[in-house]
Amino acid sequence: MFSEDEYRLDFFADGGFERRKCPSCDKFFWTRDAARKTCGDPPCDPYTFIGAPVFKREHSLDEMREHYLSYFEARGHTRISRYPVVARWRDDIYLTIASIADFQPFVTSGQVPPPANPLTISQPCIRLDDLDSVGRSGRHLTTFEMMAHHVFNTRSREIYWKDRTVQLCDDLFLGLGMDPLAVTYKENPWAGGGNAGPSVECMVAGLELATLVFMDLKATPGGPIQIKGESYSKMDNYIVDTGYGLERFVWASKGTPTIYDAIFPDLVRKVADLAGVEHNLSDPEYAEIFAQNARLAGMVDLDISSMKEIREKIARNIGILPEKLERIIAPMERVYAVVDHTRCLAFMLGDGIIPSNVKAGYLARLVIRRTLRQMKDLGIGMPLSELVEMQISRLDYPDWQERFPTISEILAQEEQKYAETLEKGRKLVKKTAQHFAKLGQPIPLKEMISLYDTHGIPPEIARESAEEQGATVELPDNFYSLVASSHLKSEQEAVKQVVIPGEKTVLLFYDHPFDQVFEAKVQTILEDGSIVLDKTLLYPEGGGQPADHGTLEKGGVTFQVIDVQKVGDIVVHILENELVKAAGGFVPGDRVTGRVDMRRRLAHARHHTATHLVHDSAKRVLGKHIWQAGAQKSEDRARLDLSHFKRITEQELKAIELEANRRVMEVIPVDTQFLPRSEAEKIFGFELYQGGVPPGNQIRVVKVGSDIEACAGTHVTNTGMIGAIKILHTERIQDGVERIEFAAGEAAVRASQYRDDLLAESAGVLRVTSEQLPKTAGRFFEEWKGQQKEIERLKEDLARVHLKSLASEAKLMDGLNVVVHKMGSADIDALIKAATLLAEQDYVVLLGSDTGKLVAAIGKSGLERGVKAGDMIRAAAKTLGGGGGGKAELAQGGGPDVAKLDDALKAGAEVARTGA
RNA sequence: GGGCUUGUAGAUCAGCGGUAGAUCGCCGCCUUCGCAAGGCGGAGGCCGCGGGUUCGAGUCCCGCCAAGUCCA
Repeated sequence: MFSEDEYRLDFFADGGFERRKCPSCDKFFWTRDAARKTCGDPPCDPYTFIGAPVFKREHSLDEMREHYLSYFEARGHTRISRYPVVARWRDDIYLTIASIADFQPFVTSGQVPPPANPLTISQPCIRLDDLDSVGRSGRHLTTFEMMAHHVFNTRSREIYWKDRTVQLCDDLFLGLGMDPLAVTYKENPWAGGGNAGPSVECMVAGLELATLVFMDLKATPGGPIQIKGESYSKMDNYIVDTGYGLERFVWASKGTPTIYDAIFPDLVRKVADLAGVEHNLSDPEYAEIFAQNARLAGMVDLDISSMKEIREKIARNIGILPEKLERIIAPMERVYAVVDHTRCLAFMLGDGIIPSNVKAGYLARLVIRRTLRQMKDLGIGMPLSELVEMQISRLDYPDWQERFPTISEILAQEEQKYAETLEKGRKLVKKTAQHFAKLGQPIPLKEMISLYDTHGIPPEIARESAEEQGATVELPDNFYSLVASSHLKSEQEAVKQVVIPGEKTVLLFYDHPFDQVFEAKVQTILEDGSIVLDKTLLYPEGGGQPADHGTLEKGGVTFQVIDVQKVGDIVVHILENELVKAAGGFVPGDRVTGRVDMRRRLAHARHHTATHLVHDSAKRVLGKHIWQAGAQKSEDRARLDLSHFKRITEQELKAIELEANRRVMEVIPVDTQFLPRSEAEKIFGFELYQGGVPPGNQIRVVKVGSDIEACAGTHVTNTGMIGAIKILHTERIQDGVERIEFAAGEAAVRASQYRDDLLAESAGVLRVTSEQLPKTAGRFFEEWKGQQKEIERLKEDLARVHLKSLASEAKLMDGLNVVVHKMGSADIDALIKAATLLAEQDYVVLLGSDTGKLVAAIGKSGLERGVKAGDMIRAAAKTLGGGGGGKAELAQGGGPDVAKLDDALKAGAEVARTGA
């Protein structure tokens, strides 16, 4: 908790504010209104702006955003453009959930200077936490723009802090025409994303319009300050992190019943028309229903059970039956949800998310399927892509228009996939339902969870088709949380932060990529014998490129370097341990001569540059939606994972290979330079960050032709040095992610040679040339299949031929015709066929072969007498030291002890006699 | 990254240690002036791939490949 002092601002004192404690929630707040008792936040205060806008005039989204940004620009802030909604620069979140997320972790930690300071931005954000409430509450959105002004202060340079922040916010409010008495600032400690600090929530007319966070703490295990169960300590830098809800501003300026009617009335109207839903807000009774709904829903957190109560309460207030209310409001809730979700999809797909079964792509698919379900419920038959296109066309992002054909294809494919999943689901549900209907039981919850969890069938749909089959369903309200709890949650292991003290290691390999030998001084020797030098030519593992190998030499003794790692700014050389001990080790200050294994280095460099070329070629061939999703190099091959929404075809793969090799043949120079991060981002955009976002304020930009990436790896100096690129293999590692494996340089030649060997060897086996191999292999396979069938037929014929002579050998035992015979080297199929034929003619049969196989079959009379084939086989097979079994009429078995075949048959026959 | 599920005839699936099946579709014959329907017969299977266990594996175990799905 933060002390009162944190909030005692001069601005409040000078502005005539008083600090009060809300009797309802016990929180402190600041107000100019002497009569005010409560804090202004629901549920302590209700919405009062609906039907009574608190701004002097209405604003659209674009107007409001522009007003905000230019307001802060006029007050010394630099306007910066938005970041993508896919948080590619973060590994802890998939989606951009707040404006400050743009600057985490490196700007907020102080490692990287901000792009401007102070700055203002309107950042589109996506939050799916309250997906269920979207449409219902009147206020929840999956996508919103967080307008913000941010300041990054350091102990040596403070731009502004709490007073000016609140002042700017208050002036903005009053400038928009708000009643000073209606504005309250509620104290509220804030924590999230590893940071924390005091904050004030800015409430007007029951609506939280902004939150002003004064972030000056970072999560520190064992730190002195406790907030919400976590320990924190003070940061050297302190940050003004504000968030103003653009959509809420627009809502408050219009006072419409729902936020959706305020921010995209045109699309709400359009979708309502498509669904045939009457939506007439100029009808006061109708408008009041939605207003009431929003007011009451604003007071509570929504879940399924409280939703029902809210409905009843609203119905009572308005004086209509709950059923009528439901009928009016339910379709509109879906309309609102569809409009919201399609905007969310426009942002997700526009910013390049490919739907998938994992990661951010899964979130996109989740929204797509939800939207499709809502559309179906509304009876909208139009393709989803058309609705998304409407959203895209009203947003001012020209590159999205350009990308729309791809987006449209992705959506069409998703729509089809979902239809297939549901169709499969329907069949499965039908089967399950029939099974339980027959048992006279309801379908158990476990089944319903499995249907959803394993097969993606939503319980509502499952219930519908189950009931058609006459089965009842066990379906509790908290179904989804039960699903969630059925997944064991593994605790994330805290990554141990190793810190090695000392000076930053000078990296020689960037300036001297082809130097092989270097002189250096030993700085530190670590516990495990690893060495830190003042400078090094050896590349430490990073960016999917493995470490260099090489040697360190001291006083005529050579040590192998088997690994090189980077810890912070320090490079650690890991040596072969025993040698170091034997030689007496190193001491700080030792002069050493280092050598790089250039063969390995060059192989890595070729694969690394080749990776950039393959990536670039894939983009040309497949489209602009291609992003790198991972990469790994080695000496003899490299792999590159790319986001793509369908399988790469053979032709596409060949085109990519050819394109990449053309760049090789063009002998393009590889241009590398260090640039300030902000400048690089400004020039090249976020496409720089294909392999993740490097820390530091200087980033290394590697340019190979049209491919430009932030990359710390070692490269060849021109593409010609790669020699050749041979694509080896593609694999779909996830839905929406294709892996391309390839070899470069010598490795490419060796890979081709290996393939030639395979081909030559295969052709050699069939005694044909490689050219004839496919045809001949095909012919051989077809012939083999034909022969298999012929063999089957011959075995049957043979069995029939044997039939007569076997039958003639039958001995009458207790009134049963018993045949016991050794069949030479016949296989088990032949034995079975012969035995079956004899059994059909009412014999008791036991056949054996040289290979130790046994078959018994029993005819009608034998069965009637209770003779069991399985028993006979078990006795006989035991003698052979094996086992066997089967049904009463037919059984087979065998054993390794083939010499005892006669005894075995005798033992089997004995069972027939005694069993009879 | 983790969990769960599925790969069997052209299609949809059953079989879950003991001779690979059903339905639809396909081909032929019967019936008909012709068609549909019906009857009879037939073709069509590396049971995803590779190992292992076993006398015996579509079935059990391990790995790989392909696909689906839920979660972070």
